[in-house]
Amino acid sequence: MAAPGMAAAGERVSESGVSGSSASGGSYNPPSHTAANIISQHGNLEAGTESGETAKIAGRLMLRRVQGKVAFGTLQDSTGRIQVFAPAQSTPSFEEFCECSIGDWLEVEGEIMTTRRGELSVRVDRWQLLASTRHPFPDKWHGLADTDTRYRRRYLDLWVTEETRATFNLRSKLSSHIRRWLEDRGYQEVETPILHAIAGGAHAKPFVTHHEALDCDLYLRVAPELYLKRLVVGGMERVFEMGRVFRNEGLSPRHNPEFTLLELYAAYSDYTHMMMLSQELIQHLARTLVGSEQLIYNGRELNLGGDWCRVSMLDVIAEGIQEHLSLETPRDRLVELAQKYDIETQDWWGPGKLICEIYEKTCEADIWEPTFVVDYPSEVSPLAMECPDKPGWTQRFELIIAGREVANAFSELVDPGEQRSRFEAQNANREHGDVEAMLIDEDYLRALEYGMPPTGGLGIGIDRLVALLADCQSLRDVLLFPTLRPED
RNA sequence: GCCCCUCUAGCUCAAUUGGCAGAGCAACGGACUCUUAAUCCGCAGGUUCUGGGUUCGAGUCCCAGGGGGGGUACCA
Repeated sequence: MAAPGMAAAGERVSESGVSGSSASGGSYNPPSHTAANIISQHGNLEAGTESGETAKIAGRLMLRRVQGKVAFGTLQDSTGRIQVFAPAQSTPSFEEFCECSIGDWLEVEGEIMTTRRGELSVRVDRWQLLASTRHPFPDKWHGLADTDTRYRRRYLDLWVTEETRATFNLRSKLSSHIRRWLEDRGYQEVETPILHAIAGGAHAKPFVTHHEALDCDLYLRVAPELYLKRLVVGGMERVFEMGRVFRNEGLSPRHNPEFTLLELYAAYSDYTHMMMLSQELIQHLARTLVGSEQLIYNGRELNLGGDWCRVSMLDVIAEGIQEHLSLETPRDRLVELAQKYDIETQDWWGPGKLICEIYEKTCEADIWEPTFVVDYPSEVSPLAMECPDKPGWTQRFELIIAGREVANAFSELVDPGEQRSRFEAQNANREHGDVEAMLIDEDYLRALEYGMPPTGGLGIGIDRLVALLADCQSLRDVLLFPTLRPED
């Protein structure tokens, strides 16, 4: 039964897109059923029978088969597709119903029944055009093939590409499972500033903007790290933030200038705890969202089960290039190796930076099974605590899966004096021309001076994790609206 | 940034060696009372991404530019 004042069944919505229901003050009774509801409740209704139950459904008309005095339509909503059955005899404004375009939004109300051929359907006892499409829909069989159109008109892609819907449904569930899982373990979600006076927390070039009233430049955050750690100083023992960060760098199938980063910090913890936590979280997500810890990624088996391998960066390099390196390896030899692998070295790079570059260039992409690469040089880890027994190396790991860095974590550097000298080293790099080097953040140092307990921190690239679980090769396929050059 | 590939009707795609730009779907007109990408008949649809050039003749070859994709660099 339509709401009072609602457009009469079959009445076409006016060109402005406002339906007759506006006279009633905009009240609208939502559908009683979804396509999935009807299928799950009446999926085994025998052919040629009526259920005696009435449903109101809404969605877009995706297919249409008019056959003289009877018409069939396929209505799609967020849960799937269901046929609507319209015999001329009983369908109000039958001719107008037949004129609906593929892509039009319809509301259909009627008895749930099956056709003689056994197709579960909603009979069109009442119907209403909710919104019409003024652009023809893509080919009903081939859909959209042009990636440009798919990315630019995601509102269309979502209707015609099943995989797109599946990927973004998975992504939504992933976010919500992460939140629940962390909250169950005592982590508290927070929101920290996106506009930073000093863009810190990662080695990256920030986007710059300007605040008029304060007349100062501000930067879009490259990481929430320094604010989250201030919160640990403030007594929030377990915090996380899952939000967008911005890095002014190139686009690629594995990079987008804005991406979603989960960062979490736990007081009284260290990087070994973060290994367990990231492993358990990702395994939980795989089981819940994919149904298994054994994935197929890019046509290749990927096993996320069991305890993940831990191997030091130097051991990875030793296996990869058959040469044992250390911070004591003569600089000339490191430079020679780096150049052998087409790395453009800089004079001011120390041994730690050279070793890390060699690792990333020669080894990282070849690591397939989940692997914690541990022990990163202090030189490239200005916010991580040094290993007590290995000067020059930090208690840090990166989690590599399918050749991609999925997580980065360390035992946080909590000593303000040490942190200041690390910042100063970064500053020296900046003077050498490293525009991505971190700036000295005096307030962050002051926070550390108030005292920060031993803390473990973890960052997970959410887009990459979704790509892994959804078997997508490009980040653009897991971003609803990937960054593209503006049209025209 | 650089390198390679690509762009034809609203959508998906053809077009032989450089020789009249075509089909299916969608749209439009018609037939059809159980279809499943309905079917059948008919009709219409084009700045071949843009601008130059070579040629009797360019969708096709050449140059420049634009969009997109992939690779590479930077990075997560």
